[in-house]
Amino acid sequence: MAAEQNLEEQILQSAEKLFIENGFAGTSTTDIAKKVGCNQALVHYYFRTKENLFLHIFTKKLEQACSILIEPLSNIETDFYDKLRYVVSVYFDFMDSNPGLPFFVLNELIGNSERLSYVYKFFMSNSVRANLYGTIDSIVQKEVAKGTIRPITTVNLVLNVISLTVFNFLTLPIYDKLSGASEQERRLFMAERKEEIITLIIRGLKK
Amino acid sequence: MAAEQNLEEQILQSAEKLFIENGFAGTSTTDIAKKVGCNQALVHYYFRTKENLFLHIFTKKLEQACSILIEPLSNIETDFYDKLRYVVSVYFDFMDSNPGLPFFVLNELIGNSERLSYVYKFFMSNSVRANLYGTIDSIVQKEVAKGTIRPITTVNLVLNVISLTVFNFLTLPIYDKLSGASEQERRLFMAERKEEIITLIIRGLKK
DNA sequence: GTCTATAAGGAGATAGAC
DNA sequence: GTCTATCTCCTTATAGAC
Repeated sequence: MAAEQNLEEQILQSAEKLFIENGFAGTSTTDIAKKVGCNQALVHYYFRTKENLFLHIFTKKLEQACSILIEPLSNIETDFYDKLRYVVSVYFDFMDSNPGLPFFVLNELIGNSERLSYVYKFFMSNSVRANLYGTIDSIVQKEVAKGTIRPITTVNLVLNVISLTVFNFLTLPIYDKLSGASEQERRLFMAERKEEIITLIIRGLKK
Repeated sequence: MAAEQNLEEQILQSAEKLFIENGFAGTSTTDIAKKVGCNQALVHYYFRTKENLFLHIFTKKLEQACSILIEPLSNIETDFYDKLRYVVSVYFDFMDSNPGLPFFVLNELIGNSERLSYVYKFFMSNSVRANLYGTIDSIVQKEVAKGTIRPITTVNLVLNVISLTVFNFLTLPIYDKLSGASEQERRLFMAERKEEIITLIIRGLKK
């Protein structure tokens, strides 16, 4: 970390950590200033309002997440089960390196309809993202038609994948506190979960 | 609803709704008083602190949830797949009638280690609850030994069930806002999810 | 750009009149 | 038991000196 660094950038970095850890409501501009080592007025000098600062970070995180989640959907020509295995693996690994992110996003969406419609607009503002469901749907239903997988609605398949992967990371802080597992035990546990989830999803599709 | 009612009881009822809807941090004692129709000092008169009031309600909800979730585990003598189908169905229906409860509990546990250890102690204070995992484990592993289901750790099976059922209700507010579905469409959607989840779990166990 | 000081409002909790 | 008034603390945001 450079000793001398753009203060605006330092504020963004500290705020990002605190928002993800404690949420919007649980983070004060004073907390952010303290973490940076400056005074609270400076946070407002650079971003005027706490909401502005938050949306800056929130949007950046949404963009990062979307691009990583959309990328593995290409390579359409590979075997469907291989592709599925790969996609779930990438999603799992992404959350593994950003464990606080799923809860952060979910928490800011639930019970805040303005933020929810902000995310909806964000999603629809880009054609790749806006067509995402259609893309997945055509891939899945082609396989159903070919008979490679059992008849299933795309909504159900997508929700199965999201539920099984995301839920692990939503509850990871609970696992950490209650299990008392070491770093290595935890890695083993997560690897085991990942394999089990992939197994379950594939077993749920085979005819 | 009786016109004249114990004020303490009214405070409990109003606080319960607000806490489940907006969380601990998102609910002020002034909000509670306003909903009851009394002044804010009375909330503190009956429960002294907001934390006291919250724990009162939180514990009651935990007890309700536990008894409902433990009950269907008896009737050990029925076929395992029938039993599993029944258990998942009961869990799903319970959350369907208490849709805000899963997020409420999760939200208060994440990033609040005091509350997490409170729940842990609560869980361990009752022998049925404390032995719950052992009970499930012996049922599951007996079936594995008999060969009725494929080899699977009990942890994985339990987490699969919880992930698939709970996640639906965590994200239900998002579904409601974004889908614009009618009451009836929503009921249909949830019924479809329930069937799919049961199908997936059973497919994931058959040899 | 960076600081101190402060305004304006909301929170939880309590004192004391009735 | 119920009320009003108030204390203390913390929040976001801004004004104004340097």
